[in-house]
Amino acid sequence: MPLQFYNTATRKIEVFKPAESGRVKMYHCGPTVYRRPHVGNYRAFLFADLLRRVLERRGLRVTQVMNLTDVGHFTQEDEDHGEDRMEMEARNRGLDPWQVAREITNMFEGDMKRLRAKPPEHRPRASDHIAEMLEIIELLLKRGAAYRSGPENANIYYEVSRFENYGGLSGNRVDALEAGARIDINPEKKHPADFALWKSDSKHIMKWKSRFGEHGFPGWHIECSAMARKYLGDTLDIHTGGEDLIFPHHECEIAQSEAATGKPFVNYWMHVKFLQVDGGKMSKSLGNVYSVDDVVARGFEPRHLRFLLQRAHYRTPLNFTWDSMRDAKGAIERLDAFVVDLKTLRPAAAAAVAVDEMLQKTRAAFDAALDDDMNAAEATAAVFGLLNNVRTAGGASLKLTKEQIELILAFLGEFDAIFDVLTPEELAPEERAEIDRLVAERQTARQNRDFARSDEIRTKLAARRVVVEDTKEGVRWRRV
RNA sequence: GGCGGCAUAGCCAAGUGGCCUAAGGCGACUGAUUGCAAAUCAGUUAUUCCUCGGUUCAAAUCCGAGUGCCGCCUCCA
Repeated sequence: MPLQFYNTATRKIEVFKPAESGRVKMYHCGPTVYRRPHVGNYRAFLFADLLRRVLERRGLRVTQVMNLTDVGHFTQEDEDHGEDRMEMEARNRGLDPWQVAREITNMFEGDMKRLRAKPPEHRPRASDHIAEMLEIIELLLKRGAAYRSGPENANIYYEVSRFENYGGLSGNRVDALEAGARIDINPEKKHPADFALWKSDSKHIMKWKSRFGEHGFPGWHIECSAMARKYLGDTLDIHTGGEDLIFPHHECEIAQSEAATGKPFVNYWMHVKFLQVDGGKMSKSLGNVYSVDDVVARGFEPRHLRFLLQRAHYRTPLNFTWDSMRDAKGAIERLDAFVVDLKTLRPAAAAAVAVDEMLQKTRAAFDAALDDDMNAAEATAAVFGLLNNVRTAGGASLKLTKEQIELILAFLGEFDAIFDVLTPEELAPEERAEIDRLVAERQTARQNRDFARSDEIRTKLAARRVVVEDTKEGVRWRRV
């Protein structure tokens, strides 16, 4: 089966063909760094990572860009009510917006690392690309797709009526939007659906000089058009983001980029459905906007969260609950146990199980699932199927030859090249030493048949989230 | 008001006309194993896919109505 993706623009599943054979250029809308990203954000960011790894498995060379929005925006035109989020957050905390951006960027990068996302080739900041944005704005003015307005003509708007495909991505019609009557009347605009490319406001903290005035700052959408163009060129293979970005953000990006370059902007649009919490939306008032730290504080490793977020199909709403976190953790623990068993197993002399055949079938199912619009649920099911087959085929205990063990581990390595969940978190050396000491002490007690003492130590270890297992091959322990 | 998505076991979640008397995971229960556990193995855990009506030889899958949840139309992954 060829690699296929659902394309938001056509609302169909299409065979994926990069413009340049063997190479893929993709852009992902990253976070606005005014507050710490939450688990819902990471569903979208981890989707980008999964996509990258699936493309790489297909032998494609990927150039990935994920931006950081560190310039605040408000599209609400009424200055009394509209406020820039970055500046609002900064004022509330008594910081300047640049400090907030730096702090949140660090948190974001730390979270992404803990979640094992491969670093994209480029992670550009909007504030570093003002010149590139102005360049596109100039092009749009020259082509008559944008106009100057407002005091001293310092504000610049994109004229939506000049772009006939506006609405093509989202299915929205400009006249239907008007009927919504939720767009404030702004006398500066020729049409209510026109959107800002550049605004001027002397009160703004994050602002730049340009030929349009001293106190300018960019509109929300222009940064992505500018950064995508700089790092990937005029036409991208894939552009992704959360489902909320389809309109207006991505619609506006298309309008700007295509009007400026005269070329198609994106060949495949992919959008991730929102993560729900407890069957509903997450919100500050419900107290269910969880961060990676919240998840870790509840005794989970980041890889458990990674698995939870990645194994569900990206186009269906996923329900995050603490039960579902426990579920993901349990699943990973079973995989962990399988890997440990394989690595410590004494190999059998002769093959008792048809491992080759199992692996062949599993690999075929795994690839077919991934190729089919990244059906991660089916792909992981195939891996668990292999685990069950291998474990049950040999009866009560595993009977595998050395070669078979290596083949299975190699396949699990392939699985892990995509999902990256099999390596447990490393323990601090002191902690590891302390655990080893307790485990050894317990062993001595057991050898003396002092089970009271042995169980007492086991309880102590459990308090450190350590489970000991007495096996035929000896004692082993693991963190849970 | 306009546009779009989803609804499958206690929970999470695939499947979108016949191979479904419905994957996979978690959890629970029974047994084997164990000093006891853990892990593992054996077995049990949806005659049914939100509700009602329809199309079809055949529907979880298609159509219609309803209910619930989610997203967009304003910043949001």
